[in-house]
Amino acid sequence: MANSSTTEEEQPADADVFLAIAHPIRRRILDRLARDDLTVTQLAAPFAVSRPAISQHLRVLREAGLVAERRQGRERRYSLQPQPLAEVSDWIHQYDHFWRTRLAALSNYLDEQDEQDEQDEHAEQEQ
Amino acid sequence: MANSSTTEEEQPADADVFLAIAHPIRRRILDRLARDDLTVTQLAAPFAVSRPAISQHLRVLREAGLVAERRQGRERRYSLQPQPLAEVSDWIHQYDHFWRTRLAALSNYLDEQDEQDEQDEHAEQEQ
DNA sequence: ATTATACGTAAGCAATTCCTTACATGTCAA
DNA sequence: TTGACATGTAAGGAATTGCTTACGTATAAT
Repeated sequence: MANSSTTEEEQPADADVFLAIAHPIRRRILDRLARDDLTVTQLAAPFAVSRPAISQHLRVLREAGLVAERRQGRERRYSLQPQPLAEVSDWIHQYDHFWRTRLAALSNYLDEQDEQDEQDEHAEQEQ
Repeated sequence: MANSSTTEEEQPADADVFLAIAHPIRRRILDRLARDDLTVTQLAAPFAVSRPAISQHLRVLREAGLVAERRQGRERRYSLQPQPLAEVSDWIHQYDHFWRTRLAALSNYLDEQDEQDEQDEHAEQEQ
């Protein structure tokens, strides 16, 4: 009952961005919208699924706040709304430190292997 | 048929990282593994679901290459394997430019609003 | 040896996802 | 107006997800 937001009724209260980007078709839609604003028919063209399927994917993206639609005559032109991706970006960046630490650890390990292999080399001219 | 990699047969051929991180429990598991290596029982403790449910989540993470397990007596200690997150990181970073462009556009818009509001300010000492 | 602990996995089930086809609505064109 | 686009949505169904309980198998403890 006492759910997420009591104050977000204008904004569609972004429905899980992580879920929205989990589907490869939806990611490809976003990729293409990063280049151009496109209509549904244009968006659907390169995909192997039906046009309504794309409409449904667009709904998921819309509810996640990742795309916006503007009506142009009988067409609806979609544009990328990248802000919600910040949540993913932030989450991923938590691991940057860990990342580097791990690479460093691997590097140290390899260095130690080298030391054990070579044991008394001084000239370090090979890369 | 001619899929991504023809040379990855030792590694479990990472099963969709985007899907693996789409579930909040799995993200929280990764978050905790970024601090400590933990056993399944330790991992399961704070969650509202059963221990087998966590085991199943761990399988998804394992198949995505995001965690590694090492057997320690009757326990299995899991550790974070952040490398596959690079795919997500790379994908997200495609949008960095778009991001900044959009922020810049917003900024310009606000600047123009300011210009219309103030119209003849010269001293630019505030940051 | 027996019992308890730590874990994976199978089976079963409700809910959800993702597709399809069919249809309703709104807009341009003749 | 009539017909051809452009699009959203509803209905239905197969596949998948995410949980549960039950069970099997190691390992540790007694």
